[in-house]
Amino acid sequence: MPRYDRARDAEGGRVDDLRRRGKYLIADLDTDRDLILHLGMTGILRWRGEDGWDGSDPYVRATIELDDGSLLDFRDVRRFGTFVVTPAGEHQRLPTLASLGPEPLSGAFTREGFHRALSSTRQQVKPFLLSQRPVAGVGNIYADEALWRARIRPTARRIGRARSDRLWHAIRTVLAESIEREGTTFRDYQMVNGESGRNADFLVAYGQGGRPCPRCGEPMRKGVVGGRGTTWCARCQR
DNA sequence: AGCTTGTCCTGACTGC
DNA sequence: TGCAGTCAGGACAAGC
Repeated sequence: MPRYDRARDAEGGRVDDLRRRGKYLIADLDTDRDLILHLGMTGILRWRGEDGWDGSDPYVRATIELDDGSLLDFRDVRRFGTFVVTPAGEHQRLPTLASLGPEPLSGAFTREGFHRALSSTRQQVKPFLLSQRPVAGVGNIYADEALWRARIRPTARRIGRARSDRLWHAIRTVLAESIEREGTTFRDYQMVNGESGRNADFLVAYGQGGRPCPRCGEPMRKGVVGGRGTTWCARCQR
């Protein structure tokens, strides 16, 4: 489905309910439609408040009016985000949403279920994480961080129970810590008020190629796994 | 059917 | 200095 498919169908709709699943925001509109929003890489939601942002920017793709009359802009420089409207209840037409794994910080994400998911594929573990099927919300940054923490090589294809449990725990820790720091601003991400998240200063794997591994001192290796830039420690990630 | 590869998009960066 | 070439990646479609 095209990333801005039928976006204008959202016009005039009022949001009855708003929820998040993984990296997606899903709004139920009172016009019997669902609005699906995904920030992609360079997308941000920016509120026109008192911080100087006035929405005059060539990359604003959509603007949402809030109950108090203030405006919220969806800014997406590279158009890697998603802003689609589907008939009510049919947002599962987006393939990744249809097969989205459990929320990582909820009780639905269990060690047992995660190990079952990892055992059900022959894919390399990192691309499998990025598919969003074993767990929702893990992107390139958090995949590298969690695999480093769990001491698992991103190219591993068979993950035993002990290693699976380590990865389960690492994913939850890495995400919870980043949320606590209001996200990772590596380059583009901003909060609605334009501020940066503070988690980038704590990254030990992503973007740290060539720097010594904080655990064993070996220079972190940079390569490509599953078509994505990947950084890992070749000595202590097995 | 499952896995891998290519595509989209554009600002920032690199090298000659 | 200017300009071409390269890189970054979330989701998805195409191809094996």
